Amino acid sequence: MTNMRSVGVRAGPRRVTISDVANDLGVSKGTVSRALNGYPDISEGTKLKISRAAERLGYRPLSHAQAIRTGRVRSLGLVLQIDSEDSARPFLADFIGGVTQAASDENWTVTIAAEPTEERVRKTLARLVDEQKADGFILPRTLKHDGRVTTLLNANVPFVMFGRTVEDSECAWYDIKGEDAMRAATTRLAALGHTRIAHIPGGDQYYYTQLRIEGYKAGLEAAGIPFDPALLAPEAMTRRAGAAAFDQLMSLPEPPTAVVCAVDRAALGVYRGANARGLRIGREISVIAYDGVPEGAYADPGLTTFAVNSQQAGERLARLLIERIRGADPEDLRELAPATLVERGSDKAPALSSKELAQRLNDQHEIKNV
Amino acid sequence: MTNMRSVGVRAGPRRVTISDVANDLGVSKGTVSRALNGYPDISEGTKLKISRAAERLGYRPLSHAQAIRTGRVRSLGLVLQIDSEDSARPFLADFIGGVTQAASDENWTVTIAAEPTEERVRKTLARLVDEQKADGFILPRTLKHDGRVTTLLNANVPFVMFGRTVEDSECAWYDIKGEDAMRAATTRLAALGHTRIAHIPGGDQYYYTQLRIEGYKAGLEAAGIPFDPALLAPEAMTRRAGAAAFDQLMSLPEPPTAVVCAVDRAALGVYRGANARGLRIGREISVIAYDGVPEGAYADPGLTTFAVNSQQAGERLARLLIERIRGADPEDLRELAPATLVERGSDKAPALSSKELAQRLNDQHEIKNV
DNA sequence: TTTCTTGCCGAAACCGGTTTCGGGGCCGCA
DNA sequence: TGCGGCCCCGAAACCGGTTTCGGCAAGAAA
Repeated sequence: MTNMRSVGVRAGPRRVTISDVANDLGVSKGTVSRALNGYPDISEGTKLKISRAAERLGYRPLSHAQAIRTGRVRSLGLVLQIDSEDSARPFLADFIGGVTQAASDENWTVTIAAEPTEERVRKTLARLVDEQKADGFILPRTLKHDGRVTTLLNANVPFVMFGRTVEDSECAWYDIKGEDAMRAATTRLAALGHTRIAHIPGGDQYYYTQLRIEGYKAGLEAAGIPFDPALLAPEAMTRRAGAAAFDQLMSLPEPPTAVVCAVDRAALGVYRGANARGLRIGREISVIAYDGVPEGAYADPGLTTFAVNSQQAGERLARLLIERIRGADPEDLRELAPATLVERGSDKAPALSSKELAQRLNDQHEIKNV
Repeated sequence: MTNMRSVGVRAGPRRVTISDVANDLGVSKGTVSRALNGYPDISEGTKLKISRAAERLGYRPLSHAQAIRTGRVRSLGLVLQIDSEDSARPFLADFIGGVTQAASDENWTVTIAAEPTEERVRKTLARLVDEQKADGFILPRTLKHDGRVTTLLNANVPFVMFGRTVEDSECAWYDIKGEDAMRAATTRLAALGHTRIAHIPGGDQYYYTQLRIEGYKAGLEAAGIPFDPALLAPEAMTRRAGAAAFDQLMSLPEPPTAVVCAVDRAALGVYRGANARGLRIGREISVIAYDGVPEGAYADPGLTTFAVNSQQAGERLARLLIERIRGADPEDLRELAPATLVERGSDKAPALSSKELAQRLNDQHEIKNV
């Protein structure tokens, strides 16, 4: 079990090659190869002998030596887009941890790259495909219409998307049921007594934005609250945009007393906007969001949110991709996981009704203007 | 699954190989290889012809085909340790961006892995070395005595450390001058009028902790303030520990009016501790820290801190490692970069003297106990 | 002129695997 | 006894590069 050799002394004794194993047993290296790869034309007895000898000698095939013939390098590709406002950054460590963990289990590795723009991501992706640096790719942050998908589909390279998209035939994916979270958030707020519940959606380029809006509407319907288009704020992916969206909502004649945000960062913008108007989160304004960013825990009061398990996502995506590379039908490789509610202090029964809130905002406005 | 085409084998036009280039020009493939790799025994004219033909035909050598003979896969290895309290997480995206960017520039790739424990990091590192998945490694979070270093030194595998360490002969490294930052923080607080300045250091397993303590002491000396061991708090790498360290400082007969923290997270703990005692940051208590975590900007008031440029660090580390792999002397591959001061609101002139502060804390205590 | 370099390149071995092809036993069956 | 078929496995080709070795021609030295 404990083979001293595999613990990395590469400088001294030469690597154990497949020929060493073959010579040790007096068989041909072709036989060793076929035995180790489970070919049916090698007898069980020989397979056993060979695998034991390989173990004993500490033989580990070099993946790049295999790749020269098989075209497979046993590596998963991951090209990240890292821009300054990347909302995915806090999850990155967990996500990478999940991916590499699952890859390690199968003795695969992960080849990673990061680019600042969509354009450069596509170029790097093409380069990695061209140079066969990975056998397949995980595509994070799927867009509604995603150039990467066409690139990989054309090159006939396996991939798995993190997030659904519009046209997903021939696509494998893993996604979180954001729509269910939005729906649950809405009914939860309704149950607390809110009747004016707004939604601040995510970026239009993401498919999930659409899904989450539908979830919000479904929540309203379940609670028997008619949908009011005025309560569907402009999109917000950042704190700043979230604050702006909130401003717009507060200038409504019948302002909402609760806001469901598609992403946590927008919700933190709501905090800021509320703060600026002297409204307290969890009192005059309730908020529920989605993502589970760490800042949400540090906000005051803590942000109630639906958190996604990024590590699990990474792990599942890696496993799906490996299956896909091994030949599974992409249509069979699709998974949905729920987000989990993290209850903190930002969602409470309304301290003011919408009318009272409007009155108070109006008073402030007049004071300001005096 | 029966007549399904294997996904791993790519369809479409065959790759352009070195033989294609050779045949196109009527030379041998050995000549093409030597020409493209800049061997001196190929005439300049031939080199030019060959490199142009390669360009024209779109020839790209497969790194794993090269690796089988050269042993070099043109890949940098990065094994991260990701535990739940990992203070490096917010920087990870920038760091990875820097590393992969620099690698891309040289047409290298980055092989990444993540493990939760030190033990598993070493095992994974050994596996990657053994399987030749990378030509060298970047070691983040260097410890005072680091097992990874011995592993790699023994295996004769190139590496570069992010952070200095005790015994660094034969080691290449890149580091941030945390000691200078601590010194500057201390003199800055002294210039604001503080005379009782405490230090909350980092974990003892890190070499930088020692350096930063020295920087703090140097700052005191420069300001003409004698070092008081009582003001050297217990180590703190987390918010919780930071709050605990602050508690201890506040129970001193002559409590500090300012705190220099080795890491931002500890400083955020100081915020919490001050808050709990009704002390306002930037008034009764001033704080300067180090790291530049995003939460520092969201704290109230914003945390004045010395920020490190993680992207640049990643980029420089990658470049140093590539040079190291190409044979440069590790002793020549050492770089120090400064941290940059981000002025926010947590460092101001003291609102109370140490004595007054002690008095006030004492009053509170008595009220509590009544 | 002869010999010795030197520059330049082709031929072939080589790296560590995989895969094709074919053939030697052994069995069953006529 | 002869023959076909099946089970195993060896031999060798192959993958796409790199590197060694040696030879030819031109120029320099004798």
